[in-house]
Amino acid sequence: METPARISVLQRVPFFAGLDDEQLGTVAREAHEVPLKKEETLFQQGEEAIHGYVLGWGRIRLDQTTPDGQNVVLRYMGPGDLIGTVAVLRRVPFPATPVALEDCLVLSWSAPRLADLMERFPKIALNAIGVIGGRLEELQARLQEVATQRVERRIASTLMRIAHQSGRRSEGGGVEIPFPVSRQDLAEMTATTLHTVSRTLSAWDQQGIVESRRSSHLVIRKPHKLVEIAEQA
Amino acid sequence: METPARISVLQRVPFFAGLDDEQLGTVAREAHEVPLKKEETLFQQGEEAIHGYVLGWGRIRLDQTTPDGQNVVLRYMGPGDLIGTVAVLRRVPFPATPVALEDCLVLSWSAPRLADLMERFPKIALNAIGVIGGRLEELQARLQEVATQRVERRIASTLMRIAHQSGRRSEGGGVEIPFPVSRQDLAEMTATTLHTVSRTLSAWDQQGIVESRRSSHLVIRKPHKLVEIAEQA
DNA sequence: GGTTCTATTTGCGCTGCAGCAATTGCGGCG
DNA sequence: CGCCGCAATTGCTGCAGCGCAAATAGAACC
Repeated sequence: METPARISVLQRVPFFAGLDDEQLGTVAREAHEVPLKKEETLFQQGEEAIHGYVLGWGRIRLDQTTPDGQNVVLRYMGPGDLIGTVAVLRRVPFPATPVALEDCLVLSWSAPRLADLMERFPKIALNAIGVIGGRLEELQARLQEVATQRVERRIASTLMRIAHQSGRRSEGGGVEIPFPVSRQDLAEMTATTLHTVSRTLSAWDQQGIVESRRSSHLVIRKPHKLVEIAEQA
Repeated sequence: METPARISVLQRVPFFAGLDDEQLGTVAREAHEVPLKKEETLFQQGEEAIHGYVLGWGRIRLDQTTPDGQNVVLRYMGPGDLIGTVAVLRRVPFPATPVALEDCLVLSWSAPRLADLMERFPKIALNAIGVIGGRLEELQARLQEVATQRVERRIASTLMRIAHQSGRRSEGGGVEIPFPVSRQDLAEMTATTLHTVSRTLSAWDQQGIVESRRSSHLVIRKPHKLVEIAEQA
């Protein structure tokens, strides 16, 4: 990827917001490109954080695994998202593993370069606070959800959140989720089992709220109904 | 509180780490003091974030309340902790309510002053990333716990965490928790009910693992046993 | 010292949801 | 075109832990 192309990617990265094109050029020239094929991991949870990354294209799922092998999906990430940067800046091992859901292109900077960039462009540090703070709030909300709401409600909330982030209007007033989400994925996002997710979606399918018959793309047919479920006490 | 006293407080605040005493003096002189009595709140969840705070003395619990009135304890905070600062920097409403567990002294800075300080001392922004990043990791760990472990294990983990943060060795090889923790508090920390917490602690009390007879201070008599429970699959 | 108030304990019944297992349907591949 | 593999579905069973409610014990207050 040429520098101008990189710049146009970086322009959309909140982490680099407020830098002019010349400054972005500096940032871009110091980056390395890391191509990532579907299913591949960018790094492994527990590894030393030597590089910080920004997702250029593609979609990545961030997994955290327990010592006994259980998995929790921390978040989904799209173009412009930071990956592993917090660990680099805090000098701690990566706390999770990013898995490519489709072919991706990632930009990387070494820890010292990142530190250097932040020193030269203090705006970056402020942006970082914003980005990390946003994730903190998101996690607080999720913790609250898992702690206080029952499964059906959590699944509804999660679907609406995904739809909001990446949904596309489909014909007939519905919202379509443009990438495959397995029952297992939903289970790991909502802290339940794939069985319960399956049962819940089946029920909704029969009520015409969603369309989710066996691994076709998920379509939300009656968003208002889902919102209702997500908000009921 | 005189400036020198404030400085000695600020020296122990990670947010201001790496500043020399002269710089800390600048920071200290721009602060306001906010005394806080037991049970009082520093601000309310949802309010506009006009000031950022640092806890000087005392102990504070950070609560998040759902629209329907349920409560989740996000964290306990002690001297040197940041309160509400993330919200100020992100220009969003406070996402939670800090409640004083005992009489506290809090230092405050207005949003513009805070921004100004961060500009003059870029180290502060870097420190902020570290602090916020730490909380992010902590929350990720808790989410994982709630999502994958059963109640008994979560209570054990939580007790060990509290003991680690603020426990004191008591005579007889036990660890004592020096401030009162109600069953309700533990329930809100572990995402369960006070009933289940009570039952669990009773059982442990009978096995001699902890000492928790009706609201005397909590003493952990056999920490190794608790660790065992916290780690068993 | 007695009374009230609140936190805690504990019994009991119920249920949401996990766990298991068998079946089914879809997509891919030879 | 038919076979294979994997995700999803679904019935059944069991139980962890929630909710309700009554009893009890400290603490606080007069």
